[in-house]
Amino acid sequence: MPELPEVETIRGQLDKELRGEEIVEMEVRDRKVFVGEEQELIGEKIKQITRVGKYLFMYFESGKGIVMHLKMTGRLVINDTWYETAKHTRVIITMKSGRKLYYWDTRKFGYLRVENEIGVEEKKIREKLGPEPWKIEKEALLGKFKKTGRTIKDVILDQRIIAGVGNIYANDGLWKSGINPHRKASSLTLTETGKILTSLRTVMERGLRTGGASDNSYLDAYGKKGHYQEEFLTYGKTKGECVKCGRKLTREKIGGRGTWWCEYCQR
DNA sequence: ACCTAAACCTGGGCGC
DNA sequence: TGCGCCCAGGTTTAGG
Repeated sequence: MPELPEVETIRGQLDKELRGEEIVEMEVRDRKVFVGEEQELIGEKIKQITRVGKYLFMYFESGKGIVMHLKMTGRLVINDTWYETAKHTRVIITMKSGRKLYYWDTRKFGYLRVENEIGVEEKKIREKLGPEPWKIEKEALLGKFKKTGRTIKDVILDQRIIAGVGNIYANDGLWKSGINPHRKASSLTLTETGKILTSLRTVMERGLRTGGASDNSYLDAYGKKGHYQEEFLTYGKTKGECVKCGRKLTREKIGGRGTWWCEYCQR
């Protein structure tokens, strides 16, 4: 699933490729994933693509824009003719240069939504979400941890507390920090909170450098796989062993999501 | 107010 | 081979 590193990879590619392009044609194949009137977008010029957490914002010169979320299986791919006839291609945006942007999504959880004032919409979403792991200090994070009775696994996946962390980086980050996912967030010390923060930054930076995790359906805007899945520390390793101590990893659902950890190394 | 669980979807993997 | 079941998990919403 696209988490912050995957979404940021796509953002950079879309921004580079589509900045300055003008939309000449819109094809919506599935209404569920497209909110708005697509004909309004003909003639719009793309100014920039920004990102907040896992949300993408396509800005037009007019002030309008599209807010996009890939959720579980969404892909934004440029110029790959395979998507012309692919079963799950939901939206096709054609540019004046002839380039095409395909929105493909098997499960249709994701969406593209037209906004009249995209800047206002981005601000609204930014205010709803917490800071990204690089934009918060351990003292402030600990303050948030103290206010809740939930497990740490649950809390770091909460976008209102920290934005951009999904299940892959949550599992790997907790392993790296040596913290047991069952711990109550409110029981953590300042030192432990600091460890979680630096671990999350480390695994997400690694995700960014490797182009994201493609163990699922994720592909970048060029249709290429990332490589973080080759370096998973715990995520999805149901029969795997701890990279550090060699003991078998434990698997259990926490907060309704798959969680893998080492009973010995994570206390 | 806080927390949990269901809902949204589809394809893939498994056991039989 | 094929059927039925479970699983994946980001975000919103309903309910306790």
